[in-house]
Amino acid sequence: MDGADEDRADAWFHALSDRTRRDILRRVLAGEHSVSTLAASYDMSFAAVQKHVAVLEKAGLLTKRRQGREALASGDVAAVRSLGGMLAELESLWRGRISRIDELIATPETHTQQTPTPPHTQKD
Amino acid sequence: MDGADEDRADAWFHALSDRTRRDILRRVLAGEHSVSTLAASYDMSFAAVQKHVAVLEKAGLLTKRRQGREALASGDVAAVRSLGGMLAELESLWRGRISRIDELIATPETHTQQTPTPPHTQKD
DNA sequence: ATAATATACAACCGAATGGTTGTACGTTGT
DNA sequence: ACAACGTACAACCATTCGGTTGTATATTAT
Repeated sequence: MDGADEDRADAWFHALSDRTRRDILRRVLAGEHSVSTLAASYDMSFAAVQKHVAVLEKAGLLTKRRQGREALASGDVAAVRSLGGMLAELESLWRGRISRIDELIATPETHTQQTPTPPHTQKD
Repeated sequence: MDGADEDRADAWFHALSDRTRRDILRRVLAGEHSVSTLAASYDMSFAAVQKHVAVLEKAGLLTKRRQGREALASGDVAAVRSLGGMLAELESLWRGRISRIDELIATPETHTQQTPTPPHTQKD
């Protein structure tokens, strides 16, 4: 179950690691666009843009709908929100560290040497 | 100025697109860890982990501090926050679309054909 | 002094990435 | 009917990625 989450995160972050794909996502979040309309905006082949759209689609950041000969792409804001949630989790880890440091400051006699974090708290 | 932002975003998202790097970032956000302590947690060579740390460092998600023979790595929560801000921007684009659709629903006589978005608003 | 530890970095390798061109096929317009 | 359009996909290519091993160097412990 959590391995699948990591798979999703892999796909999300990878999809967003390319500036063309981020730009495409911005456009399709703002409104539906056909793949060729999108392709007209970039200095690369239609096939290249098509592949970028496919990466975003596979990552679940975008959905495609067929209308006649056109493929209309639309951004999925729910996925963007989930991604934001992951970042929030990272921030909460950091807050945990801060409160731990506060503890140490609050009880200065407990430790002789300044060891802000226990040297290594390996899980296993 | 905005090209540099895109460079930063490229580095951020790329750095986070690997699950080992995300895990490393979680640990160093929660507290300082030496590179070898981190390396002990993963089923790969020290050099591999070292490279992952280097990617995170280059992306500005992590800083290293030298203490004796150890390199202590620490997560940078400000970068994580900036990343969260980018996601929020994407969400705001989506909200813009919704309000545009609301407009269309509110004034159904204004448009003869259903053209939810202007066909292509190329930037240049 | 010597051995063990922690890091740094280069060289290499297979797989994936981001681009290209070419071909095929359904849809739309004349 | 036929040409043009929009899409899909395969094959190819250079570069990057994620891993390896090996070597070098500085620090710490015996």
